[in-house]
Amino acid sequence: MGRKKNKDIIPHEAIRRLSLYLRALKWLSRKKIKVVSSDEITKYLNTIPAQFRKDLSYFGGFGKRGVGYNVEALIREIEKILGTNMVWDIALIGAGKLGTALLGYAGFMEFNLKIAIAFDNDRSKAGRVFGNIRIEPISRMKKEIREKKIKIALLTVPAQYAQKISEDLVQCGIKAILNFAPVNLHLANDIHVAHVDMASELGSLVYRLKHKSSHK
Amino acid sequence: MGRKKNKDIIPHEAIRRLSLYLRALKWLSRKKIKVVSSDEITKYLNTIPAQFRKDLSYFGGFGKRGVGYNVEALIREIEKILGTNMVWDIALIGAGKLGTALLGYAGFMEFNLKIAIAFDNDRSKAGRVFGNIRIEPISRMKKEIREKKIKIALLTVPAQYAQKISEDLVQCGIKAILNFAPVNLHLANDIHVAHVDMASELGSLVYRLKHKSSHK
DNA sequence: CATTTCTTGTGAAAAAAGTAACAAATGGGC
DNA sequence: GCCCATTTGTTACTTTTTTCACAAGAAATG
Repeated sequence: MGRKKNKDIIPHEAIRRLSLYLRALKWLSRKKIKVVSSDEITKYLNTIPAQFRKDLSYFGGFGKRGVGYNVEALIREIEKILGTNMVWDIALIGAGKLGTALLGYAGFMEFNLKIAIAFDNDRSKAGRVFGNIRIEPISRMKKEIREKKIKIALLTVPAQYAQKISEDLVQCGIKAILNFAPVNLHLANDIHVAHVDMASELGSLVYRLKHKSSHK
Repeated sequence: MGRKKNKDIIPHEAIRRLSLYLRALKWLSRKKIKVVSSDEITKYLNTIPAQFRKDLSYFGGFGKRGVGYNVEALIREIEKILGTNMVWDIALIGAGKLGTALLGYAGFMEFNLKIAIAFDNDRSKAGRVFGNIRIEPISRMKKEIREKKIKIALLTVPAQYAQKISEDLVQCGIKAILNFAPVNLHLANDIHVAHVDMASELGSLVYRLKHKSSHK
């Protein structure tokens, strides 16, 4: 049952890679491939076989020596580890350009995440529907998130509102935030925050470009 | 003059943090703050003073002991290091929901990046204008990127086309790609690729949420 | 059923990154 | 001009993460 060796602590990056492994496995599954070796699967990933095996070994031994990994079984194991073996409702706050783009993004489904509700500050947006989701006025945010017991939020509001709104979110029970605003959020440290920051990602690309070094 | 100690190699993450430092410095600048210490600035960042100083020290000594860092001067230094002290034209490939959202995103400007041209496969989209950028048919992509000597591309096409199109991009001179498609690109290793992957970021958030550990 | 060929899981080694600690500057007050 | 409070830049140390290397398990072959 997702037994992990608790003598070792699990590298943060290993968890992130688990998501990538899951995606690759699902792709193999769609191609009707039943069994895959660490050598084979890492051809489609940006890593090496030893790392794939090591990452999995933090959670248990899922492969068979001399054979490889059963694709379907490993999908189920990783989903169990990540917690994506059940549907998680998520809330989207801020239905601007990026927010509405995310409302139509199918990629969340891949991890069993479903945008269940969306809010925007601009009352004129309230009532409009994007990809089956109706935008609600932000005044109802606290009430609805609490009622629906939503734990995860996508934050796509302008930078200047991000801190305040994230505090409101925490108040009504949100425990994890994927922050798209270009500011660092200061929240209690039992609140999990991940940051998607395109511009700064580009910043480091420009650096590497200018300095002509290999990216590998 | 951007003097770096070449005995030490520069941690990849240090470069990414440089972008974050730059953003914080610009914010201080707008607030008319002239000088800032590593202690003060890291209050707005997700890091500690020692790391801020260490990261900068890879590139030179920009502060003054007993005083701190001159905000304007440090902005210029970091821009020079990153290469964002000049405007870079970038191309956007794929004007779907996410692509068009990015066309209207102001955050690129912050790093002197300007979407100069956009392409889409769907001919019916060609000619439409989003945020001053006209969508061109993808048939003209190679020619125009070559002519305009663009080196950086945002790739927002569906996963199944990403590899093929990225190869085309490399052919016409693109050297750096910010990939939003949920696949790993296999390209010559003098091509710099960064990956923005919201769904997998959420995957690791769900894990952390389920396992209740602190995110710090 | 012994042998050969694979391929995993893992402990140990290596590399990389982050943190701490402190000597060396700096400026202000007196 | 000397002392004191600051704050940097850097070296040394610690922790984390990655990579290597190989023993052990599994199937296939004759």
